[in-house]
Amino acid sequence: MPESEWVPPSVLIAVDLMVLTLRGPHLYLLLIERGIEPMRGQHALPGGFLNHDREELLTAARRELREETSIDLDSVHLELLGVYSKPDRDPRGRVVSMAYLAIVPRLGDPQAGTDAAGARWHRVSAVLDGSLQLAFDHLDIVTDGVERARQMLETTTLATTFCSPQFSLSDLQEVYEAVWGGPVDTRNFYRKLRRSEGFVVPAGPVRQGAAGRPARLYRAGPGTSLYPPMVRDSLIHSRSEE
Amino acid sequence: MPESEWVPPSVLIAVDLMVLTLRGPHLYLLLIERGIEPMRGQHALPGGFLNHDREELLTAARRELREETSIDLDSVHLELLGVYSKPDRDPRGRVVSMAYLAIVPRLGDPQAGTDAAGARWHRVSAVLDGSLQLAFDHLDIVTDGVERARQMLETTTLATTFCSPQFSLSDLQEVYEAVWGGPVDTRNFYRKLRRSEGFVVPAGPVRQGAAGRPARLYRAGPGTSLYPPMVRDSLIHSRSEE
DNA sequence: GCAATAGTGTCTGTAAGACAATATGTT
DNA sequence: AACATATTGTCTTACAGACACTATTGC
Repeated sequence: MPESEWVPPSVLIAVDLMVLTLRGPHLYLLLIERGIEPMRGQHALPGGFLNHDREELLTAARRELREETSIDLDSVHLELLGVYSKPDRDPRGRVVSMAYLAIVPRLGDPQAGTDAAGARWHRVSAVLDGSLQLAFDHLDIVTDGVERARQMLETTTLATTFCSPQFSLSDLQEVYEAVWGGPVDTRNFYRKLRRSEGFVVPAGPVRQGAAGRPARLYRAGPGTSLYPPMVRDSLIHSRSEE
Repeated sequence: MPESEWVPPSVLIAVDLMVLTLRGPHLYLLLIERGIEPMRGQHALPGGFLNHDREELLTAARRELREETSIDLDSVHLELLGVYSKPDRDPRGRVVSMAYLAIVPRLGDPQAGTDAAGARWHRVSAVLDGSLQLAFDHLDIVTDGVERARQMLETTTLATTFCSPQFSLSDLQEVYEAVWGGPVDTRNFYRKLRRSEGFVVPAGPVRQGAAGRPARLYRAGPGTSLYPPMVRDSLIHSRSEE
């Protein structure tokens, strides 16, 4: 430890975003195709460096997303997912990245921006099963993000964030099934919703222009936490060891 | 956005540690008295900057703790608590700090190190109620850390980390009461432990040299997660709104 | 025997898990 | 009438919440 001349090393701070949404019955995430080196042409999470040394991390995250994908998350909650900091994770030097998780309702297609040759929705399953490879350590981030989303659906009312302002209970059930990756019993699910104060509140009387019996519509309620939590039906909690 | 000449701003990376332990029936945390500017003389969490630009964050955290308090956490789990990054949080410039939570068994007193005029255990309650003020935004970190510890006691077998290798069930109950800040019903607590596979396993037959009936001793079991979770007795889950 | 701490059993209410039939629209 | 989707009820089981007494040691 040098005494007088040592200065802390300088490190680059990055923000990366994992933006999740639902398309049909499947979970999708937003990826760009990198337009600049390194890893040009590879798929990656949207993100980038701080602009200046007084920029807030959340501001930078929203700015990068806007620049790269033309998506505006100003009113969307960003949740800190983790810090990714392995010394060799980026060839440009030491880069410490804060990953944020965002969840958005069903949206239109994003548009490619300055630093991205392309920005598109991809199926999460394609990333997780390795058929779509990501740059850097972004697979780690995606893995963590999916697990986080699953947990949050258990204990918070986050699921409504996947839905349009007005939604039916089937829509909401579909969210759970997509994120959890398995079927949910409708009757138990409805009962749970009825007993969960503040999860959903009835909205405009009814109806959908589709086939079958029209569905009652709801809006997201004022509640944020779910107690008791929503439980994944026959989930394997057996492993009490790691 | 300048095109060719712009370089990302350089930022200092810090690590801070919140080390929790139990002393008697109370929750304590480790604080140093700052030996250097800024905020010399004030109480703060142990921590510091990365040493060089290839140092792992966890390595840096353990190194700083060793330097400042002579406590060795090599075998202790460090849990990322959060990222603290407000632009004005440190007068030396832009400092982004990763806070880690560590939990240690009842220990002896730490010793002051190079950068710390003193390192001592302080009651968490004194920090939370404002009677002990901390430097920087370390109060935020402590607040988050306590809440995190409370949650982790609900869903993981973390509580055993507060105990010596061999402990009685009363010892464990005392951990819950200290962290949760209220009484726990002994009978329900014992029942819960019996039904939780892998939480604790019986150790050396028995006994304690103290008064009263000798206690059976246990060791931490192989389990890490608790399902169903341990619930704080009459906790206010009523607020389903924020 | 008294003090001190360790350990246990029962009743009740809430909610999860499993399971199938009915209601209300459209074509 | 046939189809498609929405909605609801019962029985059983697991577990939390409340609550008080017995057991084992040292003195």
